[in-house]
Amino acid sequence: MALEIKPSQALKLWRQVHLDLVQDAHSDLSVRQTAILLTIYLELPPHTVRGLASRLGVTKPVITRALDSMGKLGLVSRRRDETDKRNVVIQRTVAGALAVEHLADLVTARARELGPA
Amino acid sequence: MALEIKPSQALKLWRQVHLDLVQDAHSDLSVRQTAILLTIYLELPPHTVRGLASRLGVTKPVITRALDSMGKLGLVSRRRDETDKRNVVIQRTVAGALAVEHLADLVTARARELGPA
DNA sequence: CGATAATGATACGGCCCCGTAACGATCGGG
DNA sequence: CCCGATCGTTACGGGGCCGTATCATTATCG
Repeated sequence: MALEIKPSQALKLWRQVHLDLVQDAHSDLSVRQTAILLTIYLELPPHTVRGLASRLGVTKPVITRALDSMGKLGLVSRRRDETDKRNVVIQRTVAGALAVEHLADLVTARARELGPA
Repeated sequence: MALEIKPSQALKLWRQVHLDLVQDAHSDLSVRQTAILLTIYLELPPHTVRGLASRLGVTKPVITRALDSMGKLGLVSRRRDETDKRNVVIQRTVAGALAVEHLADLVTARARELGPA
């Protein structure tokens, strides 16, 4: 079930998708923001600031600021946890799901174009 | 010859490698810098500032600054073209080759761990 | 030789992100 | 009921990257 990929293929894939990302004006996410976004959309909810911070090995302000900027882009939203009002629950959005899906399409399309070497 | 990868696998791979990159203190390259680095190491030399700029669809100062910062990290080096002293030839370095190889290992290792879904 | 073009670097103002430290709000145990 | 612990946010100073405009150097062509 493992995905077999040669190092040279991995590099070509990584480069090509990064070229796409650089030229795509809409995707302006940093590496950290991308890691946060994908964690929110791939791992089971609920997601909290503290949980994401420890999951990524970064400080809490990093998460707060990333949620701020990604929130402005409509990729995520926040809501107070009513059972424990100290917590903030990070929620997915339609725009965020579309962005993630777009990334998936990009990677799969570029993988499909890879040669054997 | 094409690499078959499902969208869900692509996302898991992308997320896991990004998590690795975030937690690896040494790799602090932006998306643009990564695209530049991989282009230098995967495409045939010679590489020039102008060539990379048009290849990536960015302005020349972006390339100059990226070469400055990556040069400080020892990932690339620059040399004047003696036949046309207006040009600068970007050269690979041992450290840069190791960094690229490290990235390739990262991607291939994470791909190998992917499940079927 | 002189004017023009081309190349890469630099200056500038602006924006975003970082890490540390502190803060207000909320919860929970004694 | 209160005091400490926890949660997320904000303040602060610093640094990096951005795009535009401009610059010095070098090549080219009439």
